[in-house]
Amino acid sequence: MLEIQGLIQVLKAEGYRVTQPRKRVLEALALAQRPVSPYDIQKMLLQEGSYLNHVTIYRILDLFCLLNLAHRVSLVGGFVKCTLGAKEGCHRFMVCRQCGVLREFADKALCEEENEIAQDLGFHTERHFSEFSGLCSNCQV
Amino acid sequence: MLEIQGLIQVLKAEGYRVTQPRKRVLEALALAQRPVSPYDIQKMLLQEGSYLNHVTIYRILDLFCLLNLAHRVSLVGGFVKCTLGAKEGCHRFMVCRQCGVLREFADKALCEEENEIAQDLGFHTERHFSEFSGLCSNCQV
DNA sequence: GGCTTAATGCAACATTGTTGCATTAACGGA
DNA sequence: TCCGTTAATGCAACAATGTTGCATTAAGCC
Repeated sequence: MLEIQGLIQVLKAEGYRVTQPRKRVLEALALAQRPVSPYDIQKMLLQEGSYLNHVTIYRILDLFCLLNLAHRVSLVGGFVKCTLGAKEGCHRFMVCRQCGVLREFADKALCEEENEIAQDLGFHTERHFSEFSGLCSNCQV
Repeated sequence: MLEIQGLIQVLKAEGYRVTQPRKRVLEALALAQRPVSPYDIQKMLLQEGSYLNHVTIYRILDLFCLLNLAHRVSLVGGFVKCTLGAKEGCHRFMVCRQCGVLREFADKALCEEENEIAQDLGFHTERHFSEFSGLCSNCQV
């Protein structure tokens, strides 16, 4: 499991413990490949015979978001495993409204442009957050 | 109340009734000027002595979003009264993380650029959704 | 003013999210 | 490899978000 190797490294590097629940939640996210809710994760794991308290799942997801191991996707609701490196800075999502598949990407030019627009409105931008929804290549028919 | 005049026109034009609860929710949104949750709205109205069931508030907010009278802001959670015309197409938000003030804007050039990027990923974009958070001119000190 | 029916209220429920405290298990050192 | 420390999890209890079906009310027509 390459996924788990990465998890172990990130957690250890930041001084967090590598626990069973954390490994299981990451596996569930990796398996889903599209946004899943905390409740979805709980059900997925239950089917495999392992119970996690919902409080635990929320805390793990909070930690994962903090460590850039996962992202919250607002447009559809739910969390996805991060596929980009932490250093990329801004993270954007393209979600298919039909099949739910998600692609993550980063675009520096877009970031700069957005900063300028915000500046014109008197704002100093810290976080960019953008999601597009539409149809993926498979669902366009 | 100019707000209410606009509401009456939009609702009548689309064949919806102009009811007390709908007028009250719009007034609350207009008064807030920043994202407020359905629960916030219920409490605001309660302070003015009028009770609305939470189900009613959810249904009214759904309708307002459909009619472009309000928007859901994901970054901070909550709803805001729409300040742009429905014809503007894509709507974007800039929220101040300090005071919560919100500015809505549209940028056609940005939309086109985003469409191109999505195209390169094989996606056909339908909805653009972008929110920036940072500091407004007042809070930058 | 009365009729029709859209809109609201209510009951009941599922999901999301938070806090405090008891219990468990990760992991570093003996 | 056991043992102690303490981070992490589980549990209880709660608040907020959100949905559905059905009874009741009131908006807007005549």
